[in-house]
Amino acid sequence: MGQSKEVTIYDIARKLNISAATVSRGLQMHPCTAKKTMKKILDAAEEMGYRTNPFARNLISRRTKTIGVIVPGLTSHFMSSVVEGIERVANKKGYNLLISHSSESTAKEADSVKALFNNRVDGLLASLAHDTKDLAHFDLFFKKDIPVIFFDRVLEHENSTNILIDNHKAAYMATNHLISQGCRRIVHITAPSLQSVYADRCSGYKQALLDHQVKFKKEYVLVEDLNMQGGAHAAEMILKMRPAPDGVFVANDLCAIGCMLALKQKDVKIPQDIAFVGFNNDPASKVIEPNLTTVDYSGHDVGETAARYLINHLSGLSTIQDTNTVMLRFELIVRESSTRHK
Amino acid sequence: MGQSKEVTIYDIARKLNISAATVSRGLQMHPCTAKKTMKKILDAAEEMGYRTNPFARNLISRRTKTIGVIVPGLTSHFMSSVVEGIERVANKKGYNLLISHSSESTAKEADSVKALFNNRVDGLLASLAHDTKDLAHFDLFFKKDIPVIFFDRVLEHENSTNILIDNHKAAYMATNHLISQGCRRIVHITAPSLQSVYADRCSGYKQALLDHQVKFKKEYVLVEDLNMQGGAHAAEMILKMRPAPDGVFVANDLCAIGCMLALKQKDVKIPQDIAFVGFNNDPASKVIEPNLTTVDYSGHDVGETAARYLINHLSGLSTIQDTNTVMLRFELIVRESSTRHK
DNA sequence: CAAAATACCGAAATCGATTGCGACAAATTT
DNA sequence: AAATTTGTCGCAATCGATTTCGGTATTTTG
Repeated sequence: MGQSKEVTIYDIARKLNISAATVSRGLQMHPCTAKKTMKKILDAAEEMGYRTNPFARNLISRRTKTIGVIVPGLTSHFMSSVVEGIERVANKKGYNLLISHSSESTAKEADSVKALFNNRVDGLLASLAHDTKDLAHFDLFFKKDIPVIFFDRVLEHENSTNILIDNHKAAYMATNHLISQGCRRIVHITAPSLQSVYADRCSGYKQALLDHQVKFKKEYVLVEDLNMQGGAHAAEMILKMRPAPDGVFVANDLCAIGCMLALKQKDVKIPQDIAFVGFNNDPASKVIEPNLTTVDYSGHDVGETAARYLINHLSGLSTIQDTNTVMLRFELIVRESSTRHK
Repeated sequence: MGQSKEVTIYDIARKLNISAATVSRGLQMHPCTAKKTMKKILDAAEEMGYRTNPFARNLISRRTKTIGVIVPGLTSHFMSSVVEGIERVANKKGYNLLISHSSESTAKEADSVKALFNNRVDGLLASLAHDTKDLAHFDLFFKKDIPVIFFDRVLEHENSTNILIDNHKAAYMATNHLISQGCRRIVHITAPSLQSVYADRCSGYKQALLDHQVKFKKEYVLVEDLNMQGGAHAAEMILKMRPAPDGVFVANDLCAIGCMLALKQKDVKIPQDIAFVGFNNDPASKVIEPNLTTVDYSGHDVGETAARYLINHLSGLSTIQDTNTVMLRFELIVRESSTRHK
């Protein structure tokens, strides 16, 4: 065989002795087509192995049925769940996905934006890199009114919808939980990031302290890379503090785990000496001993919601300006790392 | 502003009072274009915000510059690394990615194959679902000589290249290591999968036993879902065995970890009572205590290699038939879960 | 200075599908 | 039976870029 040539509507037309226009209408089941000819066309297409040429179609329709996705990375459990969710919805609705990852670099993020723009995606779903501090590189999309939806790692912008959880409230609940377990000297580990996610979590932490008359101390806020090394480094800081802290709220599970492991190495008892709460419900939070209390929210939901919003908007079912922010459900899962009372 | 219309080569031609043909040549820096006009064209394009229409181009070139990717799931650290690797290479070479995941279902896998085929990807990279036992649903691609490369979870086929590690040898080394640590009653936990990966790991395990005159016992091979629940279930089996096993080689880290946690619950000491070796070097293997000895191989390498092979072939630099199988490097990382001698 | 070679550009066909408009036939109404 | 409506279908233009073929204008050669 080899690269057998493709069957086109003209081939079908020739075989059936009708015009290509009719074949085209038949294939899309256009109402002004006789049922009999329609059947003949569909049968012939099936038999001849016809597949529509998406380029010819897109050339005319000026839509690509393609959605761009930009994530900071794929390897975290949360982000890969999000992508799975997006993919599931997009697939069902007949959209394709162009996925790229910024590796937490604003420059790469900008490159991806440009590449996706040049590929004429119908819309964009994005989660920002840590050091992204404005959305200027998305102007290409905003200027052309191509819809953009940010999820999880977002910045405010009038032309886009944000999908995330109420990070302030989640952090408030987490900190509140630590206080209820008797913690009074609570450290917060956060990212050197410009995203509101982390600012919100920090403000929730502060608010909870305030509401319970626990004094906020600047030294208790540690800025670290949110991975296991960062956690280990934070542990060194914590060990030096006098009096020793008795609780830690970390903006990310892996970092919390790194910190816990380092402290355990020094024979610090968790949760007796110091209690821990993380964020994201990474699978590893059920591996660490004691299991880590954490804020859980579903990546699948985030992805599915984002994709559904975008596609609805693309189908004209809703306008993006309608909704500026969508808050999703979350839950504090209490495990042993923070349970000091039975 | 709103949806401003797109600039085409005709617009540029009109503005410069030249023909569209010249503009086209200028934009691709075709050699038979005067340097001066070329510059004028490029400048005008830049200024007018021209972007090439990929559909018009693809319509003529009959290539999509798009690669399809099918993975069983994205949430494992290994698979998401692979995808990152693929994306990195594809991006650099100007290829787009269409990614779909089968959720370990052959039916969904077949759907994805068909969808990607209809989208006319230039080539396909795939890792198979657990229950996929033949490649009939890939015939669409084989018949049209569209290149397909399988990675990690593969089946043999004359028309495709496989990229993976020497699983037999890796398993041999892992088992061998356990034997060297004094283990003699070694359990192997594997998947209810039809992929050769698992068969190879099992055969490597058997071979190592044979070569060291350790008797193989059928009861020692446990078939489980390779996740933490599966591991916990395997632990129950292990606890019932008399005499008690003193080593476990698991075909997957998460399953190993689930098993270890369950055994620890019953006060079994690792590695003193029973030593563990896993597979894949999941991040969680450095969280579990004791840290898990495991076979490490880089997902990024697998992804980059697969993508590079495919793109080289698409660029005519090599033929896929040239190489049937590519074996990548791996390494046994020894940690505390298996160290019984100092 | 005439002849030949070279450099550069334009006209027009092509890729495959879509769609407005008009033509014609069949079915309905008067 | 004539007039009107309805249902099907074909013609041809269109989407935007590429490429072959040939024609000028320019340069090189004898």
